[in-house]
Amino acid sequence: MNDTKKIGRPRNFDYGEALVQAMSVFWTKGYDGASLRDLTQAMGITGPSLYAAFGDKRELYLKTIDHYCNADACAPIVAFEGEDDIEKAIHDFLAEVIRSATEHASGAKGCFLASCVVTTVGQVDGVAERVEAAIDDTEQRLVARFECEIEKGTLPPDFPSRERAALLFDIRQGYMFRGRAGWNKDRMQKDIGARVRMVLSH
Amino acid sequence: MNDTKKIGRPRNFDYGEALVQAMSVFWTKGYDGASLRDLTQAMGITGPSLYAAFGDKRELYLKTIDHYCNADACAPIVAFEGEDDIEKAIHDFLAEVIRSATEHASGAKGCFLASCVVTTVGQVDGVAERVEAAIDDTEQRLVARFECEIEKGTLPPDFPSRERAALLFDIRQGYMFRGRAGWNKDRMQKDIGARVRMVLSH
DNA sequence: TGCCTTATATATCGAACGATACATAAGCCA
DNA sequence: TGGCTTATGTATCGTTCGATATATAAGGCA
Repeated sequence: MNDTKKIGRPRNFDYGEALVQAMSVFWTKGYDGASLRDLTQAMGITGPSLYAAFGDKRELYLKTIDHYCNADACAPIVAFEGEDDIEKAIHDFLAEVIRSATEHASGAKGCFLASCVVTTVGQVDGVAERVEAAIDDTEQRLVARFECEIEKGTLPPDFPSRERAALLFDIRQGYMFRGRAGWNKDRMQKDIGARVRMVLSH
Repeated sequence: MNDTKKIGRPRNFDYGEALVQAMSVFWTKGYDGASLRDLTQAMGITGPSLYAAFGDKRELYLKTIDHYCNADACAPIVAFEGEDDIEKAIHDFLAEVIRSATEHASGAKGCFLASCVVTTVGQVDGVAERVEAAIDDTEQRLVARFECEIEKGTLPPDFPSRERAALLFDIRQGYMFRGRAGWNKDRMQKDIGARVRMVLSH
């Protein structure tokens, strides 16, 4: 969009990359726990550069949230939408949930929104609206996937899409919690089969 | 136990009450967000009194966690165990989950462990073990309740107790998340019926 | 080449942080 | 009552917090 502007000295860091690093710090340490030193160090820039490019700490935080929401960074949903066979799609969704709940890319575990951002709803202005919108968007995408299967005839017309979308959502929350608490992959993966069956049962 | 000790000047504050107030502050503001000023003010004591009675901030935090776990402070589980009829018990469990997810006693919403403490697992030593133990304890209590129904004959012998206990656990997590994000009671309560049926279906 | 704009680097600001030193007060026990 | 122990109140410690003032460097444009 405005990547053609060229007035003034150019930055010598990548805006998006710095934002991702900032998100990783917030994800790992939380909003209050992430100090400006932590942030500038991880982003590879100095304090004044941070303030010039992103505003203050809170604005930077909101920008990381928006980036997470817009970048399709939620792997489970991407997996769910990317697989044609609905049963496999649910399986992949759950597998991806468990993976992201246990693996820690750069120390960050779970879902940025569900595990980290949500705790700052009452504390940081601007967070509440974003989280609520993200939940609605997530559930809507899950519902849409089921509705699509109904149209294809793979699922019966009376399949309770909304109810099962909510179920997927809840299961994700449960695994995120368990993952944060230290449960390992194997312990969670054992239940995948039964859970797929539950989601599709009628 | 040692409430009969009488050497030295007695405190002029209630230990347990102060602990509850501290928990409320952590619950609302998070570990890092809760300053010593917030804590001492809510507890009604001065800094030195806090340090003498509870140790430093981290030890106080761990004590609030232990208190929460030992005091049967998780209302949904208490409700689930207190109702004889299993269908009603599940209904009450869900209703209580929704209530605690939306109402805010002294500003604290959701589950202290699931919504607040869990975010400090990698940050504060001693938290991880406690959260993992709490999850195991919760699931075990849910399972035990189902097993009890099987023995009574109310549920079939092949009822998947563990699977459904995990489901209740996950649903709780989902509602806690939604509540934190600002969903209101009514929006959640509509689904209770369907969810009870899902938990008991076979 | 100067001029304007924007980014960088250094140094540091006042405020709030977690945590204590010190002197005093309150109850038990000899 | 005098000594012991523990809690309280005041005042303040050194550190780190988030955030900036200032001066310099880098590029586009005239």
